[in-house]
Amino acid sequence: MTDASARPTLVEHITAAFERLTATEKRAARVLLDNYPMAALGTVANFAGEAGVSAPTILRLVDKLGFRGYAEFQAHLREELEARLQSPLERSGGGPRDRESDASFLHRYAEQVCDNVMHTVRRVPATEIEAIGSLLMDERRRVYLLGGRFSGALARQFQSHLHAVRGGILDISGQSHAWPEHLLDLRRRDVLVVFDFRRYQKDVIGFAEDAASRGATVVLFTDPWRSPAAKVASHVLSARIDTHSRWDSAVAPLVLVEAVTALVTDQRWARVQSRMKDLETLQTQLHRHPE
Amino acid sequence: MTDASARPTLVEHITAAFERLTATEKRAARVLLDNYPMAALGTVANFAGEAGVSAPTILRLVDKLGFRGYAEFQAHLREELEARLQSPLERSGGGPRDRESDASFLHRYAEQVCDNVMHTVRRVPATEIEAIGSLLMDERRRVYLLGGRFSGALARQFQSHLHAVRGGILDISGQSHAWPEHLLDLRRRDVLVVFDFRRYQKDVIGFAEDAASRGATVVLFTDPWRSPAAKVASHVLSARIDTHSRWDSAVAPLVLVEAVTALVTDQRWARVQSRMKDLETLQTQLHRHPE
DNA sequence: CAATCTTTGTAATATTTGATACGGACCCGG
DNA sequence: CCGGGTCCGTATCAAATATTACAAAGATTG
Repeated sequence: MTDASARPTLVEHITAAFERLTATEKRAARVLLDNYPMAALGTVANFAGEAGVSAPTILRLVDKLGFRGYAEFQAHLREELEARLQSPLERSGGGPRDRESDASFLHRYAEQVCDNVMHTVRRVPATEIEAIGSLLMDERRRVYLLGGRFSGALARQFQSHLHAVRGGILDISGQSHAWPEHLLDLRRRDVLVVFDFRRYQKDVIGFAEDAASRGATVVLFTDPWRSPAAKVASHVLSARIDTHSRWDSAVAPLVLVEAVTALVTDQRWARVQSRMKDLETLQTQLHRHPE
Repeated sequence: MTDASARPTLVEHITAAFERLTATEKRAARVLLDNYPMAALGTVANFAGEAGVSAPTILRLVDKLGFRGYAEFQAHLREELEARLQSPLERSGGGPRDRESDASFLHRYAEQVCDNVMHTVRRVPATEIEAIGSLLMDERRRVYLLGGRFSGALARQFQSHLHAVRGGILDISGQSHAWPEHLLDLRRRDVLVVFDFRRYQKDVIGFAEDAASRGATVVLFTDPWRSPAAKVASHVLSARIDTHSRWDSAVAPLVLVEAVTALVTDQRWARVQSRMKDLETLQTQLHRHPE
């Protein structure tokens, strides 16, 4: 993964070996460089056709480049492509790098997380969000929220907002001693919302599995590498969490949480309003007694 | 070629058809979206393996997506990828805005919060961030974290990360009954980090004022309209929280929190590392006892 | 609780595809 | 004009791969 950027890129490798190639091989190599790397992602025959050479020429070229076969060649190509796609920021060196240096740390951080956010939402099926929303609005189901060491804050955030919409919302993050009891209470069709990001927490995963086997519907918030809890989840939302800092970022996950919250709230606005009104009344009643 | 950008992109196509898919097909689709488009550029077996499903499931998926076979599917994928690679930036920065109209709710939400983030960091003095960082790294000072009903999650988030850096971090959000005690313990030069956003919480403001009058240094995270607690705070960070939903967004504040966290962590990385190592040792020791 | 329909993996099949052996074409020095 | 060498495409083969058929497992409905 990381060595792909450390080692000379394939383009450099080709240009380096270019002189050692024969005429037709050069033609093929040039087509590849011109249309990099798409030309080589299909079949050998395709590549050969586009280059106007024969298939064996391609194979010989690949061999000369030091690969043990076309498959290996393609694998290498894809690895490189992946690295390139995943970091749109640090693309080809030519860009305005100089201004980057005196731009503050904060700006770079902000840009990175915004990238994460856009990248994330682009890959989340809107229907998935809606499905989760419907689940959460079904008041016959109780909703359990569970986060790990660092993701517990997300659970809490979700809880405080959901609680304004409806009752029966329980954040059980942290208090692992109480988990068995909650497992007992858990009814079929109840909902468990799990937050689990790398490094994934074994106890959280275990709880999710137990809950699922008891018939609960599991909703999982995780990162693109996906917590093992995904196996038992019926809805999975994955969010980008990379930063160039040492910690992972919870920003993109938070955006998803807020979006779901907003969706649910807006659809039930009347109910939410009356709930909040009632809440205020109760609060003033509690505080009415002066000392 | 040109139609690739005009027609709905494959990602959109997948998300659109997402609800029509079966459970395992969804898993495969999600893996593809997470690792787009690399997952599908190899063989069917590879893709299936990475998704943890069988090869036929993949085939059925591409069939449902309307392709006449895996080859056609891959061809389409490559076409799209080619277009994407040729346009220098697919980023949100200054790209084409015209197609924005049919963007989903989630997209609009994401853009709004990214706007908030960029707007926020542009107005935050980098020196303020650094000053707060220094405060928090001074281990002679204890650090109290306090958030309100909705901002408590931010306090918790901050706490869990800061705690990896140093001891003496206390999140006292919520448990207002214990506040008087904490006020007692509070020493001059201790730090109180307050999160207070509209609608501002009277008790939180009150605690901040009391703490300040006892000589604590108050750091405030708030919105641009500023909590009244700003009067007693020596450092104020304000973040944009507007959305077109009914709730305010905690995303921009979270970015500030994470940025400060990152700054502090990176400067004390050696210490953090040893702390985490110790923590792991202690955890394994705790769990060593069977049953 | 049985029957039916869906969904999903296993295994067999058919097709594609990468790989290779071979012969013709071209280039050069004799 | 001839022989050795390199280079490249055609044809062939073998392996990998997509595809299909089928049966087991699960969910759903009456």
